[in-house]
Amino acid sequence: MPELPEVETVRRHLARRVPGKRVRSVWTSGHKLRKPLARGFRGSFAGGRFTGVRRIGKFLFLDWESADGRSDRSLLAHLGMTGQFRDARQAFRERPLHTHVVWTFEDGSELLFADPRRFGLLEWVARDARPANVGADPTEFALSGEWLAAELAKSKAPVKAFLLDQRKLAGVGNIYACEALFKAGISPKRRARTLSQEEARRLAEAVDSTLKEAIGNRGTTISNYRDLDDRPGEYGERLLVYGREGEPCRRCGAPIRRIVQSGRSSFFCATCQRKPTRTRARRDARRAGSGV
DNA sequence: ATCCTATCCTGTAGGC
DNA sequence: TGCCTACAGGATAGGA
Repeated sequence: MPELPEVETVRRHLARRVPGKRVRSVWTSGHKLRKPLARGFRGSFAGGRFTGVRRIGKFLFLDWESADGRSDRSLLAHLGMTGQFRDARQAFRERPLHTHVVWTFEDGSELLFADPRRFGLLEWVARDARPANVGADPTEFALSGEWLAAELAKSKAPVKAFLLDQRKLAGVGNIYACEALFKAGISPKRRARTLSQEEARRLAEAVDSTLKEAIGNRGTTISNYRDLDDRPGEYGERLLVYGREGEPCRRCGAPIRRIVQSGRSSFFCATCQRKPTRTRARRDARRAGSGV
């Protein structure tokens, strides 16, 4: 479910509400998430507090200071498809279905992690850890056409699969991959390494602007996603192709098509995102060559 | 090595 | 109404 914009929205809320309050007690459901919670998970929080919340790609890091003042680790959280943090100034009157962890703070407020499908993840990591298989976060560095072109050139996979590969670009998921490809006018079926410099430049710009706009709208709610205030994201109303199979393209009116690539739906406009003709490929090559 | 498929789960929408 | 199938924002162990 949540991609970079949704996770960033959650991060901002957590950062505003959670740090500083000491943990009084922790409850867990006993269910395993993507991995079982570590043994001694509940007790490991006693008397300590969160001090800040960071994000890399779709991973959240809740920085931790233990009761004895040590600050050498963080709680790594991944929301998977349906993971959700919620908080309340007072204890929840009843736990929402599929609640797996509840942190109760000394002031009586609570933070809760729920996840119906249990693809989420909560685990202790070293403070300076960076998850394996997580590449560059496009909000951490200026995503340039040159950098993207160099990375695309190494991949034989379809460009859609490239965008979903967290080892390359961290944070883009199925919605924003589809949206960025549409904005850049590139077919999801194109092999990554066949993109021209000009197309790589357009794609870098499209990824960057799509993520920024989505963050500005607090993400996209397809069904389940809510921020900590239980509000849905508002970017869903602005989606150009994702989830719009059969509906008219907002640019040209042709019906949006859906195909399956590596087990995931890709939505695109076959007119606005057609494979390049030789003529257009030559023109793009000329532009790239002349540095325009 | 790289790419793709199946898998972990529950909920829901749509067809009959 | 109920039963069935397909699909859902993700990551990843294996097989090809």
